Amino acid sequence: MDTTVTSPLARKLGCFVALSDAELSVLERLQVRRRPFAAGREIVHQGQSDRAVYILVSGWVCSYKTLPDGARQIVDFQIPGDFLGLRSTLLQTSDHSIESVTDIQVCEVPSGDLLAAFAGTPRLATAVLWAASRDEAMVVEHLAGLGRRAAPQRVAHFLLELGARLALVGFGTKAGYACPLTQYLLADALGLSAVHINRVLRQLRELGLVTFRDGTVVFDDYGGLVALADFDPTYLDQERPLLT
Amino acid sequence: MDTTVTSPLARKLGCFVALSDAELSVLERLQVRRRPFAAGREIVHQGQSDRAVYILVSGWVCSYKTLPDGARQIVDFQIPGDFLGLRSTLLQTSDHSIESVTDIQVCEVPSGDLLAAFAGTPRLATAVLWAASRDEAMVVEHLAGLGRRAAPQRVAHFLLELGARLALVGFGTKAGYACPLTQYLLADALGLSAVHINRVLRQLRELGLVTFRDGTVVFDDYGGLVALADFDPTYLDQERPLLT
DNA sequence: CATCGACACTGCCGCAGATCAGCCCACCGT
DNA sequence: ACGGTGGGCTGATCTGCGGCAGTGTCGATG
Repeated sequence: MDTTVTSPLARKLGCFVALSDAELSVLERLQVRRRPFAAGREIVHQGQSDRAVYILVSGWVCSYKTLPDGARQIVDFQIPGDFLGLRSTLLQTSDHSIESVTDIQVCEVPSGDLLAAFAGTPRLATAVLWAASRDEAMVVEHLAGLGRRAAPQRVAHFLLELGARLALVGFGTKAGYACPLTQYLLADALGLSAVHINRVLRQLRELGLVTFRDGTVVFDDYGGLVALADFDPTYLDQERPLLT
Repeated sequence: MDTTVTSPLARKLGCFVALSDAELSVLERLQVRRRPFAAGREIVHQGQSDRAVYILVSGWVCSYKTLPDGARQIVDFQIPGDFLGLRSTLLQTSDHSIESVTDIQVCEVPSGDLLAAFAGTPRLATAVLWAASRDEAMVVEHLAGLGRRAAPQRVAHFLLELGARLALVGFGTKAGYACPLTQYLLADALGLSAVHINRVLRQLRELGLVTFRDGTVVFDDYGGLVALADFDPTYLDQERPLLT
């Protein structure tokens, strides 16, 4: 593998499919047209139809659904190297909204360019489809958490999952990571109230497991947290690449 | 459209993409190798790797996740015309289990045959990918329900969604449908206890909205139920076909 | 400097929903 | 006729979590 891997996307896909220099350069060329958004901006609105895909280069984003009664459920957060709106391109309208959490940089990729890249470099297509399947697996895992995990397990599992995802793109370790999320965002994602999130975080901190504070997550006792959350990261990572 | 549409899958896809007789016959030829399973059989086990896709022809199936602590979260139910394990074929291992709810008939389609059919009839590929995106949208909607809807809304929404899906394949109307699910299965899907499901069902029945009894769902007041659940079916159906 | 808004944090109370325990009925197999 | 089983139904009790209301802190802005 190339030692000068630049984009988080290339780093992530490289864990699933060993990419040649030629494939890597196709991937990098997709990401030339950069575009910034300020924090808190709505990138895609629920119900809007959309013919382009975005690749998140830097910053954090959340995709969420607004229920008719006004309540908000965050479906997932996206971090550098993730696609935005990949699925919505097939449906005529997006079933969810996407909003920047921090200031971000995205690359807008017209669906046509993406399909052309797939046609020319099929291994890249496999890698991207793998990433899409992984995203769906995360949503399913999230669903199981909302339905069947108690609040502390749910929070712990969420923080661990984010940590594992960030580690894969080089933004975190088993020691911890920088996390720009507010407790309100956590609440909207985990189906709890912000107040209760606060209580649970304190509890986890007092147990000496994790410290979520000042935009930083510190794993005080990684093993203990994994045990509490029953965290099994096999759905996020591959022990061996899919294609070598 | 052909008047002698046979399989539920063809009927469903026909709502999204107008299929020619030639495309329909390709679709029907995929479904020749039928295979029965008895009720309560595990078709795919969580963690198992799998190189074939199934198309459900008759009967009901559920896909679920078992958490390490033994709790079960049903991700979705599949009804005739739905794919089983379409996503898992890309991941090396399935992240969920699949089990028959009733006696069923499935068609086992080797991934190779499916891909060949896609290559020969690209409109079919589009239709199937559309169906996959719709499945994912249902999971997202389900996620929002678990996170943000109270028990009565959740149950009502679930029954309405099932009704709309069944109507699309000809197994139900706005009046009601046959539903082989037990209250235990509902509980595992909706993140509630079976006891509480029972109470909520009674409540909805006493309000004159739905009657869930003896394997049958009767919509006593469809409009009222829609209002209670804030049900918006646009994510399930298209007002106009994607390709004509 | 005062003010204001965003975010974190806390105690108290009420409620939705879990858990426990038990009953009824229909359908089995012997 | 019998017990066993699986599903539906119910009441009593307990509890996790949300709602509310209020405090504290920091950073931005006049």
